Amino acid sequence: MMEWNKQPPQQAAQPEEMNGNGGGNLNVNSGGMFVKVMTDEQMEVLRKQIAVYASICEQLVELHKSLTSQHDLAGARLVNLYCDPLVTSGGHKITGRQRWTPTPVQLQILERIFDQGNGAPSKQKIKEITAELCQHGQISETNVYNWFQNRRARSKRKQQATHTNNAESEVETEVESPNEKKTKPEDFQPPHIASSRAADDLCFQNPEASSAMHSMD
Amino acid sequence: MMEWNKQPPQQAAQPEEMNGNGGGNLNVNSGGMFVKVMTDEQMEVLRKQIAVYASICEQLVELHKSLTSQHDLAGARLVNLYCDPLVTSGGHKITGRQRWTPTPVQLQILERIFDQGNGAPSKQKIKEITAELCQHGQISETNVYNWFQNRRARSKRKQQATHTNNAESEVETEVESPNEKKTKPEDFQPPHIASSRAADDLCFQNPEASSAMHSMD
DNA sequence: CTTTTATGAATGAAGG
DNA sequence: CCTTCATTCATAAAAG
Repeated sequence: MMEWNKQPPQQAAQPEEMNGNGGGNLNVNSGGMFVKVMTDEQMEVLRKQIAVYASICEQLVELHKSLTSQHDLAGARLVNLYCDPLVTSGGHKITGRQRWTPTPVQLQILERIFDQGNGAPSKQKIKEITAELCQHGQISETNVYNWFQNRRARSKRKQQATHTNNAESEVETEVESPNEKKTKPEDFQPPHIASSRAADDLCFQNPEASSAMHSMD
Repeated sequence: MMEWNKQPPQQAAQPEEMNGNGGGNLNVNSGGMFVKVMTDEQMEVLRKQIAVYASICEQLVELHKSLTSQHDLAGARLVNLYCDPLVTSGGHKITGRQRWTPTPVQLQILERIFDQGNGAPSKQKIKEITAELCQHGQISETNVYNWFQNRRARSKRKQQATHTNNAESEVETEVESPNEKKTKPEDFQPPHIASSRAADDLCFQNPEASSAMHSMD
């Protein structure tokens, strides 16, 4: 339970050192102080790379499910029915939950669909989506409908809030105290999950995935 | 939305120290300007995507645990290799997340407003409140909104828990708010909404694997 | 330092 | 669509 963000609050960080974003480009915006070290384009690339990795893992999951259910030809998808409702993967919470919670895989699929722009969740479309998600856990059309409803609303609100806060930049313009420990060294771990050894050690190594992860640093 | 990441050491914060850090991860370049290394939005996107990947890996761990359980030690060995400091159970908490902490002054003001009855702070009202609180420390409208949201919910729950012991006595119900606990008896679940969490597709429910994964943080 | 508690934030679902 | 509520999660703060 080490909390890397529990770093001593008043530690004067050396500003320049923390550019842990290797390869990130610094775009100096003439109008403001803020510059993105990572461009949207790079973000997109990253997103796709992660997606590739996740996708590969998902396929492996499916594969293994098949392998482990040899004695039960019912197939992989029935496995989740054996889940003890009183136990979760988190190992905590023993009370039954009454509201649907998307599984990571379901979430990913939903996000992907959402990103595809088709903001129109037609009745028919929802049926299709529900059918697909059903392969990864129990779900109903209502769940899917609500999810898109909420997703849209919150995406909108978020965008709004982001723009609203631009005025705040002025405050930072006059950096009152450079020694202000606003940035703790380990405040943010660059997402180099690439170093995760999980896949490699399990011989899940996949050239495509590896290269994708490696290029993320 | 999430532009309040950095809150100077709460309590004793002096206005001068409260540099209105918009959030995200800031650095100070040579010129003394703060620059954003990654926007909050980008961080959030990454956080979620990595979470998906992490969860799938967790599933794989459990799968392998079950696959190799017959060979005992093999499973134990693998478990230790999965520790990724950036990922924990449930696929959440990829990176440290800062959260707003009201200063004593802000809290006092909020409490006062709350006690004045007006249970539903309109959007306009929130703006006003935020503006006022801003003079006592960094804060956003969302913070205020959430605060009232939580305050209401918890105030309600508290009185609800009061009748825990006096299961029969109605005398105790000292309803201070008109809309008392309206526990709606929504017993029916549409088709079949089962409690499910990350990796429920696999549900091998291997305590060892789970705990092992959770030891990552 | 570890464990517990308090509470800010995220989100599925309901209402309008 | 938008707002509101209930519940849950994660973490800062407090307790041990």
